[in-house]
Amino acid sequence: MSSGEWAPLPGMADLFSPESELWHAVEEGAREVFSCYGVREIRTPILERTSVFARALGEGTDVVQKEMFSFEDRGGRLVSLRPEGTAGVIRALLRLGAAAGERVFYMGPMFRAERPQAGRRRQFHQVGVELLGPPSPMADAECVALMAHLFERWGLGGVKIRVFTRGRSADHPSVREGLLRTLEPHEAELCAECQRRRSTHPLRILDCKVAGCRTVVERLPPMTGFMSAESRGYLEEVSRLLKRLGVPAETDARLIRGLDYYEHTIWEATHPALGAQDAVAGGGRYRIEIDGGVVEGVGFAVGLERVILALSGGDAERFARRPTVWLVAVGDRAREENLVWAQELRRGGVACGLDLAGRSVKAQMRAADRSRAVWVAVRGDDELAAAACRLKNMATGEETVMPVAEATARLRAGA
RNA sequence: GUGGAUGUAGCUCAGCUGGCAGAGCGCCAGGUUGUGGCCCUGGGUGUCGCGGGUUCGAAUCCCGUCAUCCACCCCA
Repeated sequence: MSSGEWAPLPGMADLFSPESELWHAVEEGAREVFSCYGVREIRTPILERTSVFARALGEGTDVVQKEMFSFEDRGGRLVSLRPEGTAGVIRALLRLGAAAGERVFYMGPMFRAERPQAGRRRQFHQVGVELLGPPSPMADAECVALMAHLFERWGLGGVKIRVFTRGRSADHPSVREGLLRTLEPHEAELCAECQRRRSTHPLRILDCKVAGCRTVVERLPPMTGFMSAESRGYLEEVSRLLKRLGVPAETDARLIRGLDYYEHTIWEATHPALGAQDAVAGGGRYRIEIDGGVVEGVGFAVGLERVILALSGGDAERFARRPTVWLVAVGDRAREENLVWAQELRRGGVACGLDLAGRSVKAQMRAADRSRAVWVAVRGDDELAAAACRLKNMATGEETVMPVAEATARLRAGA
């Protein structure tokens, strides 16, 4: 039943096998890739002072204004569940005295009070990377390449990577003014939503899905025209390096990011199998000021729900861990002996299953088959008397009687 | 926050204009006195999401409510 007070809260999900195995595989794959890049794990609190996010992401952003789970804690502090990973990580690194050159990743749940939808939960999970250091096209290119490497490691094909720039911080006002100025003659052609956006988030007009707005946007001069030569050169350098690194990224002048802390390089990865929420990852270079300190770096976050959605389309079954052997007992005495044997096998690292309910041999065999165990070991009074077992290969049906000690050794050896 | 759709068995769903609550899959048992997959047989009381209303009678019609899904918005 999907309703009632025992169901999870809206936008929150219970996760169980085989999906949990798929999650584990994805997380392990990421750890493997990170270790190759010298990126170390950092774990920060899920609950932070609201000001940490407000300051880092921008007071006026939608995430801060209407999407955070915020409340007053018992000490009267205004706190929020983290809506993204960067702010808390930067806060922690600042306090730990981390310097430029620090490379970290984080993994875990994030919370946003939005209406649930395909690929969007209220509790969702991200794995993200932060590479600290001052603006550097090489660092940015390495970071995008690292993200691309992750998709490769996960076997997620068809990812489209788009790169652009917000320009250095000093360029932001002139970009905004330039955009509004060139937009003026086309004001009437914009949708109602974009009319409103002109005064709130003008850059978002570039990203509008309405056909009329898109044709207006296509005739607009590139935003790089309102940036300094330095900013334009930076983007060109990043694109050149990405090409050399073999990362299939295309520059897209319509690309925008929603958080205020970005400057220079920004990017996004999308996947066609995802529906309306098709961004699997997003990132960029940032400059964050908290509590008098300034942190510069480049990073990205990947939405794990979306990766898994794009990855499997329901085929999580193949990631389920299967037992190496299933112990079948004929009679109560063998059942107890099997319990003892199973403990020995498991302590030796052999994944082992058995049925303790005292069901028929046939039922036990069916359970073994369903578990997709590679081997089945059958023991009854005859085998117990001889300290033996019948080891059966479930794929071939071949069955051999052998001493228990030998079976144990063979199972531990992995065959 | 806005809009659209949907809630019936463990799962996927059928149930036409109100008249005994169903199918497939799964699961359990047997056919095989100690052996899985294929086949055959048997096994179904499920708050028809919840609460009201209309009616002789409601899974079906009406109202409310909760939940889920999808889209907008925003973002991963």
